Amino acid sequence: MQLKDTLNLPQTDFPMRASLTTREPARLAHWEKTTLYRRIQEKNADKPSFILHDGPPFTNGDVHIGTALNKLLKDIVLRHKTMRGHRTPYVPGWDCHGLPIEHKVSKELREKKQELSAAELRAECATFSSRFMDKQRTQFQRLGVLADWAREYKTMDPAYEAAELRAFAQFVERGLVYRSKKPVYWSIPCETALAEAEIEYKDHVSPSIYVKFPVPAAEAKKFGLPTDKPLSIVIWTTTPWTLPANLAIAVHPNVLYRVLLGEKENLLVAEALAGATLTACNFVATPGGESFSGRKLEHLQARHPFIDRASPVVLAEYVTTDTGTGAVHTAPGHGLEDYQTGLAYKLEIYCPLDDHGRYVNDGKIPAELVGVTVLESKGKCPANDKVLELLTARGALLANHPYPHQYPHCWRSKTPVVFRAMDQWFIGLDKSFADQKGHPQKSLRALAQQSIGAVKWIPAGGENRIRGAVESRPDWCISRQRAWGVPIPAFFGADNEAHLDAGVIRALADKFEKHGSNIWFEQDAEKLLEGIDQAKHWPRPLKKSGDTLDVWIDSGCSHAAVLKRDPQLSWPADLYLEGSDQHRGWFQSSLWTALATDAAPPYRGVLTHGFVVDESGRKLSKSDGKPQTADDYVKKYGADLIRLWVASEDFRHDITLSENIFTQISNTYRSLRNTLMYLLGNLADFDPARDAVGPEHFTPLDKWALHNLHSLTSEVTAAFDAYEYHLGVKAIDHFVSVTLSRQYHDILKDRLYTFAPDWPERRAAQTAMHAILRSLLGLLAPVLSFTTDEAWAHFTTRSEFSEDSIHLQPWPKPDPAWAAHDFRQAAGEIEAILKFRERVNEKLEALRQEKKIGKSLDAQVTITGADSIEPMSVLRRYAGDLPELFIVSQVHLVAGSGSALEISASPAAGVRCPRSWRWVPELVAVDGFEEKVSPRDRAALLAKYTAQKT
RNA sequence: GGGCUCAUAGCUCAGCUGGUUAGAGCACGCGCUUGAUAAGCGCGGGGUCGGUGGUUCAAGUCCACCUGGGCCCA
Repeated sequence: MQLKDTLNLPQTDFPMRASLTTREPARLAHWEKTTLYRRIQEKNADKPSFILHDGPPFTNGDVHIGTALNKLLKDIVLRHKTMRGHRTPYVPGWDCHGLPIEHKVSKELREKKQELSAAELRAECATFSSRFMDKQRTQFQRLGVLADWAREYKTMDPAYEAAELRAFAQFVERGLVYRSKKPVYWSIPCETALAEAEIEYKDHVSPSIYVKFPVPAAEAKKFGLPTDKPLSIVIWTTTPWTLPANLAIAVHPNVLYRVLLGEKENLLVAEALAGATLTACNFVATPGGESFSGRKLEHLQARHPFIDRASPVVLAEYVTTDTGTGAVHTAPGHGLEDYQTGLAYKLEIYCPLDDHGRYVNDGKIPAELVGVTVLESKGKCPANDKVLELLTARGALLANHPYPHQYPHCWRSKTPVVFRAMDQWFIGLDKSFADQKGHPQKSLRALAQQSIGAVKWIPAGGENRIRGAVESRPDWCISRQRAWGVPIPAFFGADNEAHLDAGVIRALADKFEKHGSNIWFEQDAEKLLEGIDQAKHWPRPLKKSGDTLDVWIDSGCSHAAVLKRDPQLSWPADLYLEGSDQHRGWFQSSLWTALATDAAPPYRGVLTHGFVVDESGRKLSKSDGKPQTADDYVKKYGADLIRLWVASEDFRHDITLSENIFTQISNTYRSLRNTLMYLLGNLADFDPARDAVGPEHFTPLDKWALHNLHSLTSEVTAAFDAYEYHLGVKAIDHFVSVTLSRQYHDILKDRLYTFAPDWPERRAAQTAMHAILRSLLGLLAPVLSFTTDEAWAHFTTRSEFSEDSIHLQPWPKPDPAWAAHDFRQAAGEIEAILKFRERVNEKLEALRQEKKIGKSLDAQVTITGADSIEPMSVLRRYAGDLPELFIVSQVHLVAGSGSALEISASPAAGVRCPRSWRWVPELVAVDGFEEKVSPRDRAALLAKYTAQKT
């Protein structure tokens, strides 16, 4: 027998090569077969629950790497909470409705030249949504996301829609829903409202005109403006047809405005634009003229140029001095900013256009304009022409130049779109109401402001962010002129008066629950209202509404539709975990709906993460051709690497993704895997029940290792409990690569390999290693869920798969003894010695460079100095252990008188034992072996082979 | 333009309430080992802490401004 064959070398089938992309699917199948999710839930059935409520991803594409990041964080959180002893039912969800899907589907249909009814279009959308749900589900599962996929929720499920309508009924019942106008993009040929996504910006030439708004002398006097000649405020616009709807002139409070003194009249414009205006209008002004800040002009009542009404000066921050005159024509019914200003100044949201883009006869529109269309055809806009005629006739037009710019066009009809105020449904955020217990509430907004403080926001900045969003947002516009959504169950009478009633909504919710919301599109109003008593007294005939609810109502009601309805779950959730963009999205929509229904937030805590960016810190964009989907990365690296990436970065800020980073993550992974393999290999002949030894057999080094394990476990536990996974992973990485690989494991080789298998010192090392492996697998399980499970099977059953799983184990709990006095003291002393070893290594390295030694065992070390110099006294106490700890053959401690310890190294003395490679004074013979070995190796050989024989 | 937020070695991160020559792991370079071997060990070279100015005896750490990035608004 060769001496090498007498060593106890590591043995394990746990492969060094991970081959994640092939091994992971097999493990997924194994988990599926052994019903892992269900067993986890059953195991913790009587534990306190931790409910993470899943924010539903949108079902319009493959899982993006950013979505994967989000889902993996949720999975890591839940696996950790599970191990910490919580019941963690996880019901994933899907957000199915919405414009992007409707958009894609109608585009496909249009290419096939298919014209579909709303109901048919919706069926196509549902199919589309289902298709991507299936794809995404598979992709999430591949990442190792453990969930109750059989109970997943979908916003297009009839039961979900019904729950949503019931929640909406509560808004209605509390008087929070009202109807008001708001400008939307409108395509005249298509007679439909458009969303941002349906707009194309194209080059377009508009008339750009300068228009005088006269200031009556009395007003001028009141504001200290000159009254010697007629005075006008000059506005500039590229949409003359909106002038009939002008209700105000906006100026910037901090911009200076100047009176330009002309021969016959005076003009008021922004000082910074005076020159440009004079040139454009060919107006000659004499020097002089006073300046006023815009703020001073507020409430000045100018007159409309061709309609008999005032056009007051209002203040707006968005006014710029880039173009125009600094005085902005404001028509609240025809622009979003104008609309906001209109709301602020309580102006009418005035829009005198019908669905065909024609001026209506409302008694205010000049007779010559009534019936004229604003729709442009062949470069001619009749409304513009008529308005220009009117202005010219009144002498109000100072200039008119063609103006090329980008203008929004309808993607379908290719015509310029118009901004047009339409009746919309809103939720009033500042209305007082009585909550479900009858308690009066000042407003949803007030309630939100006070309840936000009760939620734990992680990171803390999230609270500021949602406060800002809640405080500044306008009333919630909840109606959409779309088909793919939950219909707004409103009805209109002959005079277009709206009927919206909580009772009717609930009755309709029952119908939806049974038949699906498609019945809204398939049945007429009478049929829909059949059997609903609350609608009996409504006048007839009735028309049903064509609008759907904002999709944020859909997902915003998930806490009601899911948490409250699923008996396994509970309300409120312990945690919502989404990207930081959801402060203005789901976190907020969920908050509003919960406040309306329950007067409390639907979550106790909200955790947010940043966005995936590339190596230069820029957002991932499709155009630079980098892989975007989770599958791209899974196929290349495997799920555990992606999981390790997620857990290695501080996700509270931006998360960098690059090849380079995956190379780094792979290295970390390999190092972790190798260490697991080493532990498994060295525990091959170790059965804890038979071979474990008591703490009295631990060497100080073993105690040091276990003490470090104790610290590590505490550190990782604290980090994971605080959702700071990257700190935990860093600590583990450090422990594995330094404490174990470089120190403990390296030093231990002599003991593990050359001692007789049963010698207590060797069993002590294995006892410690067993505890270390058990803990490491537990600490890593939430992150490396595949690899730790694989190692667990090898650990417990010496096979690749086992019925049992690391994910069924409790979170590692260190033995308190490892932190007790004797462990702590041993750990401190060993730490000092290992620190000192670095200085020894420098000497050994010098010797190595001189080619005098190869491995450190070929050397001997002499340390000279007084006991009073640290750590000489410790070294003396450990004199017998130093060769082992330094991994050298001899260590000599010599008394000395210098001020520092002196270290010298030289080739070891004596003869080299061919078995343990240590240099000893002499070698001895062993029966059955040709070569002589050291006395200790002889004893080991005898012990090993005698024991085997008996 | 506004709100929130980030900026420490090539990469990922530490650095508490301001106080010794700014740390770790990985990567990199040079060696060793070949009994963890598509592994392991040793040594080493890398940072004017995004920039400028200020407060202070003392600033990566506090303040202001600037530059660049991210999310959300406008």
